[in-house]
Amino acid sequence: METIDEETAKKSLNFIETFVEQDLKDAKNDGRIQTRFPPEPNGYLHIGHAKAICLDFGIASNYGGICNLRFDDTNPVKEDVEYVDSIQEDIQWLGYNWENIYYASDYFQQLWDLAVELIKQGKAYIDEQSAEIIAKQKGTPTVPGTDSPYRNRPIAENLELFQKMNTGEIPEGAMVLRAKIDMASSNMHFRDPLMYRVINSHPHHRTGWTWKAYPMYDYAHGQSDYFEGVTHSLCTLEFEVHRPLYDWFIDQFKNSNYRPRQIEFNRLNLTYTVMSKRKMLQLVQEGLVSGWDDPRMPTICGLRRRGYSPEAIHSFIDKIGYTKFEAQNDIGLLEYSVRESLNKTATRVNAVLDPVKLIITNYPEGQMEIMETVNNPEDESAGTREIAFSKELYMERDDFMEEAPKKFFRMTPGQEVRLKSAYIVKCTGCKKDADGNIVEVYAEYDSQTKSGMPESSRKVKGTLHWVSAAHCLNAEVRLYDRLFSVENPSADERDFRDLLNPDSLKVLTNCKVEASLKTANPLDHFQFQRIGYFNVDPDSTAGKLVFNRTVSLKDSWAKEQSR
RNA sequence: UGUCUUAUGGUGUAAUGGUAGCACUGCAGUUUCUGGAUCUGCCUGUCUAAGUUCGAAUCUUAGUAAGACAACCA
Repeated sequence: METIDEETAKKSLNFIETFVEQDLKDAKNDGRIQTRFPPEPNGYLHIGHAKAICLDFGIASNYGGICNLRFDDTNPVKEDVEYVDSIQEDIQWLGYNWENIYYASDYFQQLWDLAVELIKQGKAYIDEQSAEIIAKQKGTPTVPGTDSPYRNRPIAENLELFQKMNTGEIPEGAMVLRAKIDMASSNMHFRDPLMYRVINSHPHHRTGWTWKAYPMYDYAHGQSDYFEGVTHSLCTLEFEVHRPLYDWFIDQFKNSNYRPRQIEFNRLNLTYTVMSKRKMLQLVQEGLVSGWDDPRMPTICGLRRRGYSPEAIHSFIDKIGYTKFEAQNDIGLLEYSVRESLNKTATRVNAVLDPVKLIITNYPEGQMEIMETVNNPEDESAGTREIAFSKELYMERDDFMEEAPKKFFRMTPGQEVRLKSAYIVKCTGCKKDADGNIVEVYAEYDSQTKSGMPESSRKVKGTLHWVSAAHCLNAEVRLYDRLFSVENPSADERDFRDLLNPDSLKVLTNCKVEASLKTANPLDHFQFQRIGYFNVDPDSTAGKLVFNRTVSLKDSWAKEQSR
């Protein structure tokens, strides 16, 4: 019986792992496994990249291979060192270590030499038509293209012009190098794809002004894989139609049995957010969010600042899997993953977000008691700590109702509730100001019901969190919600900026938190009991505590109420 | 009137010709000094049609639907 369970519990492979195991079985590439994560340093990494990172690094480590980080930095117009640094930080935060760091720009000379070789073989030519003309000549997916008049330029002339493309003599846009393949191919990428273009308006962030002719993706990417010895080149579905060209370039230059294999998987789409770099950049530049690390952003740095743990992200990625089906993943699953992760690790603390005074009328004036409370009921090793109790407390405004429905298990006149880790108290009334707002709630405590005493085991429906007014700290708490108000902003025909959720950020400035949080450090995780998971924002200072809500606790009372 | 790819509960994902399973969501209950967590149960699915086969989610064909491809981006 047990052995059957073990057999069935054996994790099923995704289609990529199946390919890899088959390649291993076939002894391809001498049984070597090598992957790479190839970001372009033109933006910050987001949760979609995390999916690719987990696959690239995961496959390598699961099959005894290596994974390199390679920056695909072939377009100096868009790229910057700022991004190179953040990308490395984010990958490491996710818990991965690359074998080597490479840059496509390190291969510029090799790529150049191979391109010259291709020209010499008569398989590439310099076209000096405009981008518009070239595009027009490509035809459409259903109409074949027509040959460029420069297609049969003599080899010597091609070589000479190619040199000039790189010296600065040729203005930007005036000439390109194209592979000579098939202008009538049903695959648009075979209609004499561009291999090189001139960029002399921007210096490259690593090579400066050395190069004026830069290789294009289809040529540079595959060859970079080949130079490095990549065996499995994993990328997203939109590169599927590029694969024949990837293979074509490899075939032109390979000189052994080794060859890299491109495999495409589905990219991550999350509900209620956008994943496009362009749109995220727009949100940042137009000030619609506070930056790339705004806690509402799906960037890795945004999630980190929001309070997500790397473990939560891994567990989410594990749950959604890798397939060829273009899926819409429910952001609720990401939220579930972070709750699952933080539930095991976050210290429970008391924090009152919307405070109202609670006076224990029969408690001695000026007395203070130290209560012991557990740090994490899910983890005994987390230990206990002390919290102060006194006559004047703060409680959550929502936890009091003067006239309550039957199922309201909280503070209402005549009803007993437990103050977590302290006493059972009975509500006796409240005080209101001239406008009818409740300013104080009154209750009497039962001195025999202190936590741990026999009487404290009395059945009481509700347990409330609280802080002692004289001993608590003030804090700012930022409540975040989904960035967009529609499930799939990308599919909406309205401008995505009009779909932003106006309530995605609520700042509370009058919150009361227990004194133990005085020593909390930026990014520390906590559970504010009965409310949610929170972490310390980097904006937090010794004089002003700032917390971010990572995710709320599941709230079955709120659900009950909304019926 | 192209080429390529995809289609399994509300969502995501297994089953690799042999009992359609798991997770999330939802619902009901248990339990609890967090209306959290835990634990239990329930609901809901193979795009359509034909074929091959003892047997099809799986193979074949046709249809339907969705996506990718016509950047001097990656």
